[in-house]
Amino acid sequence: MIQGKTSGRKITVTNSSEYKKVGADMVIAYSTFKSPFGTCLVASTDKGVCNILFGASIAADIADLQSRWPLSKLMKKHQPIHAEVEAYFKDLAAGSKTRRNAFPMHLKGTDFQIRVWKALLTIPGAKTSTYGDIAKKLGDPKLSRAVGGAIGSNPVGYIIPCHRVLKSDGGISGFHWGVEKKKSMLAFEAEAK
DNA sequence: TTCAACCATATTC
DNA sequence: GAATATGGTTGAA
Repeated sequence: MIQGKTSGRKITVTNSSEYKKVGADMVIAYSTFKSPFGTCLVASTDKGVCNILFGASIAADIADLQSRWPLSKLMKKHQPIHAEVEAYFKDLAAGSKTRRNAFPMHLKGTDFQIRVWKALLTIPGAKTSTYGDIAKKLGDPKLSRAVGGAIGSNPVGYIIPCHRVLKSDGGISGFHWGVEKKKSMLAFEAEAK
């Protein structure tokens, strides 16, 4: 278990080895709300938020969710913690400087992925980086491709600033939820600061 | 613009 | 275990 910090938010990441077994009997509660980038789906376990998705549609998000937790049961149910997440984005949209308290996060990932995500959290707001940069931070510039893969499986969109990572030439390449979504996130962030 | 390596996973056999 | 496919890449040809 490691911890990363960004803008005062505290994020707890759990190693996948602690998850593999419990994944089978877990119930994941999810609900949706409108984010500055369109519909958003937030899912949580009894420990904390495990996913924040920004798919094209709710149905797509649910499918995505199920594929990430093939052994778990999904349940549409609004939890208090979901409201926390929604409030967080509302504050962002309002340009509020005071961030909400960190809502607990419960992520699963391999050690490598966790290192990548943690590196992402160190990117200053409204700044961008490249896959090569992240790789270098991890100790080996050649890891860029792997970094792409790790970022691609980022469970919590926006919170982990995957959208701030661009191609080495500065261009925006692919994005799990569509390049447009990535652009709007960057635009929103540049404006909200 | 095209292509072939590069790295970590997930999947499948 | 080994082979294969697949990513939000890169750098050289």
